Amino acid sequence: MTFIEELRWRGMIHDMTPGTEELLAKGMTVGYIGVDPTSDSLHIGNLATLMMLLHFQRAGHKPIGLVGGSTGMIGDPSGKSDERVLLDENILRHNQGCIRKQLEKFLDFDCGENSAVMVNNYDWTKDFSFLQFLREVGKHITVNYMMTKDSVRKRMESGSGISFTEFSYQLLQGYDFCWLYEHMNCRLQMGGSDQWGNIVTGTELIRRKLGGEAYALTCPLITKSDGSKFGKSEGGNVWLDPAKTSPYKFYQFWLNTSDEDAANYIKKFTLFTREEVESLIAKHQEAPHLRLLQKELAKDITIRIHSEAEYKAAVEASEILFGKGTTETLHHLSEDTLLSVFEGVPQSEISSDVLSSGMTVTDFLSDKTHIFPSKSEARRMLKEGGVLINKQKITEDFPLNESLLLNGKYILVQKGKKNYFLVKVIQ
RNA sequence: GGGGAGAUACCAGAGCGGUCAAAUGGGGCAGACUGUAAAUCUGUUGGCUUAGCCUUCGGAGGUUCGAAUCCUUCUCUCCCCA
Repeated sequence: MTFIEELRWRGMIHDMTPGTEELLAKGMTVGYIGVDPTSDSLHIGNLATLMMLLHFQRAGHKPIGLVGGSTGMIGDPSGKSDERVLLDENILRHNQGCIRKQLEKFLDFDCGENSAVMVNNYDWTKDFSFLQFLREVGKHITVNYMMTKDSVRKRMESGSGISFTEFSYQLLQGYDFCWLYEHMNCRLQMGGSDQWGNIVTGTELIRRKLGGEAYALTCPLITKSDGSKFGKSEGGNVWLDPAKTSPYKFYQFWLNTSDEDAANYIKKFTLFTREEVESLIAKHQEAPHLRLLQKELAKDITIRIHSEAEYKAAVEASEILFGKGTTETLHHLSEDTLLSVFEGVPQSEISSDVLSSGMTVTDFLSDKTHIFPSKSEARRMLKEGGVLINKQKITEDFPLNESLLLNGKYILVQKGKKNYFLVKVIQ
């Protein structure tokens, strides 16, 4: 199966320039995607393009991961209704380092001819003077052409306007493609469908400036069946960095996808073959309550991004939290297990004399541990039966004392079914 | 520059002298149901020492026994004309 065929059945092609398929059929092709170093971690919104690059390499082509060190300093107007905040160089440098490590999880940087390569566009733009830029890049593209881009047009119409800086963004990205074409024989740029305009500026520039032929390939934006934005959970973005989104939460995110989305995501975010995916979907439909699709999806992605061990820990934690976990089982957990299960769960500390002084449950939940922002809210939730201590539903007059302590120093508080808090009692 | 409309809780939006901590919808949170889902139903959504009290309706003053509501003024937003 060729690269394009692979992407096609997975529903990962939104648009491509004519001739792309023929180009790839001729032999090993060099292609790239760009990522924005606006944060020190990638998030699952980047996943689709990363998978595209992974398939690209698996099909025998040579992938380049470009970190947008300089483009990140400008800001891409695509999909943004307002002008962006500029980042300074130190932060960008730091972010690039972190992102590189994450890219290494997807691509093989040491497999001979088609080893993946990382580049940073800052390296070839930092010494590029403004005059040079105007002469070598700006001269080849008309403003008329630039203004027809969706990202630009939307901002022109919105009234908030667009700065010259962001307007120029497409030239900068276009020049990257041009540079890679010239220096690394790169013929193809891939990205999300929102990048189409920017990518095509690149192919245009290559044609006018170098008389060369370059290609574009985009994948559709990942959507959710209920219309809400993909990639956000209650806590905001779902990051690939375990320090920002714990492997447990990461696993849970995928486990909680709807049936419809899971069938879609499993094609896009895992490497299961077509037959495997179809059989999984068929099995899932026979017994939807077992949520086989979600489990396989969560397993595959969690292992790829984190590790087998972290996946197992996430499953174990999930079983304790959602399965048959009772007050009994909690008391039997060792401290290590307890801490690893509740890794990433908000923690707070209180001293042991406060605990033995007979404070009320409301005080405990609000003032002492800040689990609730106000006493009224704590009271309300208690009345509704939404507060659990060590997996046991409690009321406002529940007596707090040392017999509750797990491993002699922890109390597990639950706000509703899914929000856990670990209170550590210190001597 | 001239004329008009408006600013109310997380958002939208009613209320136009006491019965207003403020209708209704959305969103949020929780409960029931369930598959850790969706849909649905229920409760809740300023704070506190909670049968009560305190602080809120753009800001500052004023009228009144009593103001989200009336008056003055300031700030901001929107619309129309030039």
